[in-house]
Amino acid sequence: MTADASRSRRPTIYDVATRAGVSKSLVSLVLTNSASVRPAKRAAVLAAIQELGYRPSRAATTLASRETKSIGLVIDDYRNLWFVGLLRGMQQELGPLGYQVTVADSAEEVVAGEGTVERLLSMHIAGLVIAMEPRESMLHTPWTPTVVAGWRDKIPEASDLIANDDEAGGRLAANTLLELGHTKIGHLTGSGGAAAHRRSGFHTRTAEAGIPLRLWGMGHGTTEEDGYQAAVALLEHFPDTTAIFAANDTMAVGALAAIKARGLSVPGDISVLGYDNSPLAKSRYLDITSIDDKSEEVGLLTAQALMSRIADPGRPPQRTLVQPAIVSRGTTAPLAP
Amino acid sequence: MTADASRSRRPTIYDVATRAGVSKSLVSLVLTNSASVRPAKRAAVLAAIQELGYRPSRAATTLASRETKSIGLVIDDYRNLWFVGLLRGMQQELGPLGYQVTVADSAEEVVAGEGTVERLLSMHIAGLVIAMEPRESMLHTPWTPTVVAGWRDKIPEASDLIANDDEAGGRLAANTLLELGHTKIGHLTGSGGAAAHRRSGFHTRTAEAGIPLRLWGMGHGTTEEDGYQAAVALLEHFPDTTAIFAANDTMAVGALAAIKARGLSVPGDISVLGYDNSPLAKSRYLDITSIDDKSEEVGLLTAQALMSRIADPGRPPQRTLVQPAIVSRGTTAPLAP
DNA sequence: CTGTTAGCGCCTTCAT
DNA sequence: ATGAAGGCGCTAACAG
Repeated sequence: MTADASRSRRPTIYDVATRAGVSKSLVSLVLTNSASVRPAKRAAVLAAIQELGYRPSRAATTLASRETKSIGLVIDDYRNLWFVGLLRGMQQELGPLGYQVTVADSAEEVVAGEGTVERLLSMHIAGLVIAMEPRESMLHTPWTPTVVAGWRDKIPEASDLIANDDEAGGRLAANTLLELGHTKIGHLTGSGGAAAHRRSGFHTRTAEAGIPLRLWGMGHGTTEEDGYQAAVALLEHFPDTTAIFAANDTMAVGALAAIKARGLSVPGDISVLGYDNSPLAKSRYLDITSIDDKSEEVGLLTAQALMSRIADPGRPPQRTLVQPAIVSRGTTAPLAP
Repeated sequence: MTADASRSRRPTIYDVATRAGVSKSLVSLVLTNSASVRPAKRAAVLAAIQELGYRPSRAATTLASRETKSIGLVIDDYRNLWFVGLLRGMQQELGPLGYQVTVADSAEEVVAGEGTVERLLSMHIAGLVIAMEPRESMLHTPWTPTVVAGWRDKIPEASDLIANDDEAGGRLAANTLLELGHTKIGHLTGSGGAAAHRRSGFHTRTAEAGIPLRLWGMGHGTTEEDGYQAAVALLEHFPDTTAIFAANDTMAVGALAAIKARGLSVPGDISVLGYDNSPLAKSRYLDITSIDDKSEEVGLLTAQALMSRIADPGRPPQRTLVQPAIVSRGTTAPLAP
């Protein structure tokens, strides 16, 4: 590298132009991949860029062009791998259009939550995707097209909602267990809009079948530990439970731990059903039967909705639901006779 | 919200000044929390900001102040949760100093890898942390202080390296299994600098003990599936193996699957030892004995090294190693007599 | 293809 | 406490 470290300032477009013996405008044209640049000149500019270790300033570009090709994605916790599928789906759609996605988790901040979205908005992002239960401060984004991914309790005024149909997923879960012959079924739930819909759908279907619901975890979190605690309580009160539906895969793993702790086997004694079809459920070792929330498809549709909203900010809010599916694996089995 | 959506432009500091009936300078003072602003004026400005839905432009701020309070963190895959501890450690140190961390995974890009760091650098980040095996394009960051986290094969010229001592960790792993009485030990490794050092340390110690190493996975990846495949091959060739050390927790889970597939039990028939002490190992259900790579401490030291390098870019490259520790859990046991 | 001329939104003096 | 002026690095729109 010939990066002239003696000049302590980072090089600008002027430095490149001088070095390459061309005008600043030409450098700009090369940077934007303009076709009308002679190969020789282009090569000279590229060489100068290399030699100087030049990087265009995004700040200046943003300011001058009054737009960015980047969209922000806010999640609540990197450990909740649900967002990975969402992200891939979004990128699949946005990549070809030249957009980049910036991920920010709201737990990241010292002043938890406050600031995450502010920071994104201050970067002139072209659009915002909220993939968490929105905080108060995220509810007003008047100048930035916004789409909410996942079913939430409250969403910003003029934003679209794209989610998997958690209510249908809940019914699907109940149906799956019922068809396997289970009638003593427990459900581990938690706080948040998604869990509520899953619970509601599940309850609807079991009620139809005339089965009383054994519900645990209301108002608590949705971590593995929460799942464990809820499952322990459930099995303590109803030792004859033969099937458990957890609000997500992480909680399902907690349930597995509780079942193991009682010396019972899965699926021999108890069937376990998760939700999300996350990497966790797909694990060869865990091999958890799960409701697929189609996160990648949700990501794709989210990106499309965002593009539409960017094109026409005034368009009325849309609500799109993707149908979930069951993925049978090793943690569920027909009720033993 | 009184956000006047009729003006389609996003409001600027001028709009706020006009609305609040003050000068643009005063608004700037309020934004930077200057003390010399009368409460009444300050309130007026704050109100105007609220009413207009104003957000300062980071682009303009960056350009004008010629510095940002943000540092970039490049990882290779969001699913490798190692980075979460690193991130927390960094934030613990950087948060109080007013810095924000922007995470970017290099798999994210359509043109894999190329561009991730470019994008970060173009944002005028104050510093860069590379937490992956660096791509060619990441090796030259002449204008941005850089620190590498984790032991890697090659690192940029003038950058520091902070990592847990993988070599010592490897020895520790061997020691742990030897002390439990195991002598028929297999090791599942993979590509990359970290795995190489773990392997080397492990080998050193087992060789000392006069034990031949049963090594699998050389040149392959380090995913759960890779761990599974390597373990299957290992057990196929050496059915009498009583202990397995995996290069990371994810591979350890793969080993658990292979062991289960053979109808053997853990730790009854075979002990399994992972590395990283990731959320996976900590799982109540998986409960994997693991070498703690002290990722949070590495993050803390990484942040400190970065701050030093920002203060004095010319300082000679440092190399700091953190001592790993063993965390005993349910997948290891003394060799059955 | 080149040079010139304007800003983009904000920070920073320096006066007032 | 306020106004004016200059500049950050780049794009855009022209007139060469």
